[in-house]
Formats: sequence, structure tokens, C-alpha cells
Amino acid sequence: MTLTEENYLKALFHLSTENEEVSVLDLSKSLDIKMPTVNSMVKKLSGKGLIFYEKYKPLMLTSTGKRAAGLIIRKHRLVEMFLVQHLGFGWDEVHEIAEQIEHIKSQRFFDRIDQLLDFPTVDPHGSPIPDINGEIAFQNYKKLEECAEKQTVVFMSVGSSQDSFLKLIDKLNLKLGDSIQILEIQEFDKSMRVLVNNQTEQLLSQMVAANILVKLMS
Amino acid sequence: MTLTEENYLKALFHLSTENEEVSVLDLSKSLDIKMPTVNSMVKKLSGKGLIFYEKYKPLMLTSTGKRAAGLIIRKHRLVEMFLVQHLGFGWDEVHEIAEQIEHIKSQRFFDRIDQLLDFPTVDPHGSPIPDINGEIAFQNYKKLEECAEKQTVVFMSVGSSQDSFLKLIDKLNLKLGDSIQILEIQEFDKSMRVLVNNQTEQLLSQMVAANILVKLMS
DNA sequence: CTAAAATGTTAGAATAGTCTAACAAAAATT
DNA sequence: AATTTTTGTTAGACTATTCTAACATTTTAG
Repeated sequence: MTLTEENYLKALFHLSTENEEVSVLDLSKSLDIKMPTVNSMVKKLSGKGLIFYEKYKPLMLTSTGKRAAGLIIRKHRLVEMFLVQHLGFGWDEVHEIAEQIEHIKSQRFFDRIDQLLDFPTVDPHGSPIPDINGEIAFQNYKKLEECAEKQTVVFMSVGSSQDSFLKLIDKLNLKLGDSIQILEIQEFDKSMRVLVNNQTEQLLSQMVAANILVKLMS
Repeated sequence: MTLTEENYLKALFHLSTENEEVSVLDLSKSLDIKMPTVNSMVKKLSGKGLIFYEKYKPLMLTSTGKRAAGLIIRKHRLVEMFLVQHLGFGWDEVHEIAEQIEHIKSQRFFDRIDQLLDFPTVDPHGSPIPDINGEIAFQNYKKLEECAEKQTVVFMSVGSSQDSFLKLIDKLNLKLGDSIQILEIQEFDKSMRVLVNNQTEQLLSQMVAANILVKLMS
């Protein structure tokens, strides 16, 4: 498989997780590649048995395609974890580099990284790392936005990996694993006053709270 | 610069070190790419100011080209070192992977690896790692083949990175840094009986001795 | 339910990098 | 010096991936 094909599969996989149906236009926007190009590539991948394609119908990965995409995402996330844990990069700096390294052709290389990291199950953003079969674990997290006043939750993952969002979370001194107690929700703008790790108070806009994924305290 | 262009520069750099003059044919063989393709690529790189090119004349890198090639080789060798020291690969396994990772677009990535390795000056095969300006240190080593009986020398580098050669050196239990005392040279086939680290005796064919690079004991 | 808007497709062209076939120049050999 | 061999070049074609322009279908809105 070429680098280009891998990128199409990966994008389609991600879009399929986020939306019920994925259109050629969605894929086109997500890859920043014009529709006719996407159209022909989708046909090609359909010919290879990686995508179900019928004219004017939504796009879907076949099980082979899903597995292939999962394996690429696995590599991406392993690399991100490695970059953070062993090369000292910030979680806002690793995406671009992982985007390149994920295409390296060497199973052993990724196996070694997996081993070096002691077989992690999540990446630096809290996203699950697919297993060696490309199977991805379902994570049942809630958006902080949807939680009620007085609840205490644990920060498990982020809903966006946008640079500016990650940098903001850093600035707010929030880290994965932190406990968050919701002190007050403003009726006017749905912003939240929260207590982090029973120590520091922070004010979070609704937009930020929408991208903070949490689980309830067990 | 594209991956392809980088590979042409690197190959030309290596050939220039090995031979007085480098022809289009040499480059063609080294890259396993047909002459007409090489011819047009060389013209392109000449247009970019990386290669001096005149019809029917030997090929030469410009100083810009030399620097660019040096920087790619730097990345390659840093990565090889990393693969051996941190991911536990053997020195016979790292070339192919480094060949891919050397093209990653991220200065910081290689800077971090350099730092993690504590700024190494040689790669796992004893070859010098070019500095941040692509400048490569000259190494004045002798072929073991050319040394005389009774001399004691130190194994500093290998003259070939062929898989089969490296595996043989492993099998002979020879490592960079080992001392080698030449006990006897057979007149018939120029094979050498040597004493390694004052401990084990080995018999080395002339072909092996020709690819073992050494310095005299200081 | 028809018209407009959005989405999807086809056709044809562009670029990068590769090739083969044919020809040209330089080098080696006799 | 003439011929052969080796090396180098040109021309033209192919594949992968991209694009724009034109057209088609589906969906949405009045």
C-alpha cells in the first residue's frame, strides 16, 4: 500500500467514527484534496477490496480496509506516545511527525517501540491504541460539557487535537488523569467553574468543556 | 526537497567519496535506476544548484549539494545509532529502516535523537556522523589487510555494510573497539590468524580483512 | 412537486518519476 | 586511424496522484 492510500483509509476510518455516513465531500474536505481526485482514489481502493463503493452512495470501509486503517492508526499513536515519553515532545507537537513515521515499512520497528513503551493502550491524547489486529477499543467517555454541577470526574481524553486547544489545556495546567469537580455552571454561557485535583480552581468555556472527555469517579 | 532528490544526492555523495570521478552510469547502478532517468534527474538537480553538470562530464556536487547530502547522511546515521542503542536492533538490521526515517521532515526530531544519544560522532558501523553543517570528519583508518604480522591494532569501522559481512563479523565475535593482534599471515591466500582482545584466536580471510578498518594502537 | 443548491461523476490535462528505443559521443581496441 | 564498445543523451511513453471544467444526480427548499 502506498502512503497516499494509507492516508485515504485513515481519514475514512476517522470520519466513520465521527459520523453516521461519510460522503465523498467529507473525505475530500478532510484530506484537503479535490472531489474528483477523491472519487477516483475511492474507486481504486474499492478495486483493492478496501472500500465499499457504489455511485452516489455513502463510503464505507470493508473489514479488510478497517483493519488496515486500524493498523496505521496504531502506528501513529504508538509513535506519538514514543515522541512524548522518550523524546520529550509536547502533546501538541507530535501529530505532524507521527503522520510521517506511521508510514515506515517495518513491522519490527513498531513492535520494538511498542515494547519500549511497555505496550501502552492509549496515546498522549488519551485516544485508544488499536491492537495488533487493528481492533480499536471503544471508550465510553462523556463530554465534561454534559456533566452536572457538583459531579466529580476524571479527565481521560481530549475531543480535539488542535494545536491551539492542546496548548490552552497546558496553560490551564490540566493533565490526563486529573480529577475535575464541577463547582458551578453559568447559566448565561454554560461556562464551568471547576476544581482540579482538589487544589486549583479554573474557569472553562463551554467550547473547552465540550472537548474535555471524562469518566465518572469510580 | 523530495525523497527522490535526497536519494540522488546521498548516492552521489557516497560515490564521490569512493571514487575520483563519478559517471552517470555509476549513479545509475548505485541507485538501480536507468541511465536516462538519472540523466534527467541530474539536470534537474543541476538547475537547483545542487550538482555541477555538463554533458559528458563527470558529476560533482556543489557545496550546497554536498552540505545537503551530508545532512541526510547525518540523519541516517543518527537514526541507525538510535535503532541499535535504544530499540535493540542489530547493526545488520538498521540500514533499511534508517533509509526511510532519514527523510522525515522535522529538524527537532533529529535534534532530540542526537541529544538522547548524547551527540554521537560515529554510527554503529564506525562511520562518522556529519555535524549540523553536514560536514563529515575524515577518518584515517587502515584496512586490516594492509597491516603487517605482529602488529596490534584496534577495530574502528567496517568497509562494507553488506548484511552478510556484518553477520559474519558478529559470528566471529568481533566488535568495534576490539584489539586485534596479527599472529600470522598465510602466504598462500593472505588469510590472517589473529588474536582478539588478547583472548580468542580467529582466522580471517583476506576478503574479510580488507573490510575491517583499524587504527594502530596508540 | 418543481427549481435551486449541494453533491457526485466524467473527461481531460499537469507533474514527478520512471521506463524503452534510438541515436550520439567518448573511450578502448585493434 | 578505424572500428568496436562503452557511456551518455534525446525523445516519447507510462503510472500515480493531483487538478479544472463540464456535466449529472440527489437533496433541499420554496
